[in-house]
Amino acid sequence: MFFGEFEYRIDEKGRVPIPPKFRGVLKGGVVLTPGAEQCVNVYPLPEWKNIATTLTTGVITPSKLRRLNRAIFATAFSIEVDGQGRIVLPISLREYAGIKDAVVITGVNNYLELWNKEQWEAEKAISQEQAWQIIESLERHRES
Amino acid sequence: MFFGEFEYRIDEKGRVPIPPKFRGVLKGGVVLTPGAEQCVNVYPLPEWKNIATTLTTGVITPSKLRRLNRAIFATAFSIEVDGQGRIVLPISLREYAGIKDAVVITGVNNYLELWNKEQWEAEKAISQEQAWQIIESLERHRES
DNA sequence: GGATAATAGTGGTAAATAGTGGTAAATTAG
DNA sequence: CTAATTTACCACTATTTACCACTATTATCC
Repeated sequence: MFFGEFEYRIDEKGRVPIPPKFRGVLKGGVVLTPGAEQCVNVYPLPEWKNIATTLTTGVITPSKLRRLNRAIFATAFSIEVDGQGRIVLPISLREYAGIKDAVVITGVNNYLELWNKEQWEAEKAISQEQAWQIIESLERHRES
Repeated sequence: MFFGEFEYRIDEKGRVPIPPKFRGVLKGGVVLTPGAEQCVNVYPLPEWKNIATTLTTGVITPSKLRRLNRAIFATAFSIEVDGQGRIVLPISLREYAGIKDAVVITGVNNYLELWNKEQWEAEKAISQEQAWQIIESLERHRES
C-alpha cells in the first residue's frame, strides 16, 4: 500500500527518484500511464495487469473493445528502476504532466502519482476544500 | 504482452524498426495484416496461428468459410526481421495505412499496430474519449 | 547527546545500444 | 543474359543505459 507525499527534483536526463520506502516493491519495474488531472500514474506491473484485464473484460462490442485496448495499452510505458532507485520519465509524460523541475510523488493506495509541484498544490487545495465540504455536510447531518 | 507507443521513420526502402523491447519475441518473424481504422496489425507467428484457427473454426457454411479464409490469408504477409531489428513493410500495406514518413507503433496487448502518425493522433483522441466514458460508467456502476 | 555509520539525493562518465543510412550480394523478372 | 529489385550485411552517430562518485541528511549505538 502506498501513501505519503514526497518531493524531488527531476534532473536534465528525466530521472526521478522513487521514495526509498517503495523501492523494494517496485524494484522489478513499473508501468507509467497518463493519469487524471494531468498527473502520471505509477503502478507495480502486476497491479497494472489486474487493472487492464478488469477494464477490458465485460466490454461488449468489438470496436469499443479495440479502442479501449488502444487507450489502455498504447499509453502505458514499461520502465525499469536504476541502481539508485530512479526511473526515467518519458518525455511525452513529462510534457503531459508539465514536469520540469520540482516533482511531487504521492501514494494513492495501490499506485503512485507524479505531479508538477505547483499543480499538486492546486489539486491538494481543491481536494481539501472538497473534503471540508463533505465533512461539514456530514456534521450537519448529525446535528439534525 | 505488448504496450507502449513508439515513433520511427520509415526509410525509402520501406523498412520500419521494431521497438527493441519486442525484438526478442518477434525475432522469429511476424505476420502483417491490414487492421481496423487503416492501420497495420503485427502479430507474432504463434499468436497469428491462434487467431487464424479461432476465426476459421465455428463458421458454418463452406462458402462463408472460403471467403473468410481468402480475406484473412490473402491479405496477410509473413515477414522476417533483419539484423538491425527492422521489418520491410509491403507496399500494399504502406498504401493501405497511408504510411510515408513518420510511423507510430503501438502495443495493443497481444499484437502491435503500425500507424501513419497523423492518423494515430486522431485515433488516440477517439480511443481515449471512449475509454474515459467506459471507465466512468464502470465507476458509476460500482458506486450504486 | 555526540560520534559514527548508513543511506538518501543528486550529479557525472563511460560503455552499450538504438536509429538510421548505405553497400554489396543474391534473387527475380524481363 | 541482363537489368532491376530485393535481401543480407556493414557502418556511423546520437542517445540511452548502467555504473560510479560525492555530499548531506538521517539513523544507530555507545
